[in-house]
Amino acid sequence: MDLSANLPISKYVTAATDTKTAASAQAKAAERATRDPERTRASILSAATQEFAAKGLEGARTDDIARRSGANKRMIYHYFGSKDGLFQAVLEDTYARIRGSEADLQLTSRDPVVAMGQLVAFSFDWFLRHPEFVKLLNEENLHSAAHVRSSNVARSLNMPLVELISELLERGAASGQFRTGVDPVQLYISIAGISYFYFSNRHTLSAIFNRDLEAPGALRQRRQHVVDLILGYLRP
Amino acid sequence: MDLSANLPISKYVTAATDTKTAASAQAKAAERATRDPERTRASILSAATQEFAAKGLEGARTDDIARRSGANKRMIYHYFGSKDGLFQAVLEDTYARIRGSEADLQLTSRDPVVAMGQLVAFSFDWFLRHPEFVKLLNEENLHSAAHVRSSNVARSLNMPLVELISELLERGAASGQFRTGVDPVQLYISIAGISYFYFSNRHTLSAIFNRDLEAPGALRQRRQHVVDLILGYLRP
DNA sequence: CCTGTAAGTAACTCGTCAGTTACTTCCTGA
DNA sequence: TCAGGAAGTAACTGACGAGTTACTTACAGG
Repeated sequence: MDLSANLPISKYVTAATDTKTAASAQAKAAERATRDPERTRASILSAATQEFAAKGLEGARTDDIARRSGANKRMIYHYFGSKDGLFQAVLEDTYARIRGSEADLQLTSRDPVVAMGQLVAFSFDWFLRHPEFVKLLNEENLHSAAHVRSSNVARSLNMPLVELISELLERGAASGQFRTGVDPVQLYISIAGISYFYFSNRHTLSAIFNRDLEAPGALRQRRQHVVDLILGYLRP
Repeated sequence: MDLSANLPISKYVTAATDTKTAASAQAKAAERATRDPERTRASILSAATQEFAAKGLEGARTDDIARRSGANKRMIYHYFGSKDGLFQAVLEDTYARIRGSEADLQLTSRDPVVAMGQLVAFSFDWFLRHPEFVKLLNEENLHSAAHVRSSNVARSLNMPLVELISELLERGAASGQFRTGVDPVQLYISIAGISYFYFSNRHTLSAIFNRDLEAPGALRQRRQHVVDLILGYLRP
């Protein structure tokens, strides 16, 4: 009697099926990853980041996220509980990636003026290269930061940039290169704001001024302006 | 036979029903306004502005808007065609109201430095007093300015503030009070950005810094900072 | 004064979408 | 070696919400 007639045929059969068990299992895992919670979770998160950034919290569709990630919709609920839970996870993951990329900021000079200029330009470039972050943050603020508020991960990110700004302000003031009495938090908000606003509102600004804010020339000009603005203000 | 049993009872009967026709019609119009296209349109627009500002384009519900306005949902489609059409009308109406309120900006001095300080403070106060504008603009940018783009009304609003900034920059540079070579559009974007960002992102900023950005003291401090920042930069 | 059109109403339709169910397949550790 | 739980699938459900229909009521011009 041929029992194989009663056995469901695996959807994951590969060319390696006939080889030795251990080797084939390993090969399969490496190549197709039949069961890989880490990978599934990560691919859902990645798909969700794109969908939420593109269409917002209510605009994004769980079916689309599932399809895009290659996983099943059930898995979203398995790993993240709800659509809101998924959105929160996306925010946390994105915040965590910022933290990582802050290592990218290597101030090449001890001089406070040069270093501050690099910091301002870095922050401009950062928003330029991470449009999805700008969108997600906008979306979150439209929802009164409900997800960030209930997230320990996101709240714990206390912006090391503020520390850095604070230190530069002190050194610059001591050396007579910067004015005194500048609140680092206010300055941080201004540095972020002049770049963030340019990107977050680029569509309406483009429509009003009838120029393409994303053209290379426009970007170069804006980058120069934000650096000049902050350094000009900081002169004693 | 009593025919009144077959006649639908008017929902608009008032205490004045028994008085003379002409007089009662006038009284009714004044008091209850049975048929008033202008008023209906306006009340839908007003309700929609609040709902869209509070919940965003997809978050807002046409049923809620209808209920809130006192009109019927059918009337939304009668006057505005679609939910998107209504959103566009809300944007146009809001832009139009800005234009009107720009008359509020009465620069009390001919001195470019003083006048520029007033302009920056005015722009801060304006965002502070019109949170619904900040929300609607955010929402619109999240949708790539699709509604503004297809609206002649909104596009025509070419920001007279830029003209004003331009004029102040010229006078200030001529008198030696301002630096030269400042692009008025860049400066306009920066002036708007440092205030707008503070309000649009106040929820996440509050969560991160654990302070209430809307407390009177915080607002006063921020207002002072944005003025100092711009005037500090503009020094020659 | 009466008729055509605009203003207004309530109840519906019909697609969509978050979340669930009922099931199968795989893997681990006792 | 097998039991039980975790990973995964597909089809379903039930609510909700944008837009429509079929109707009634008001009013202005001939």
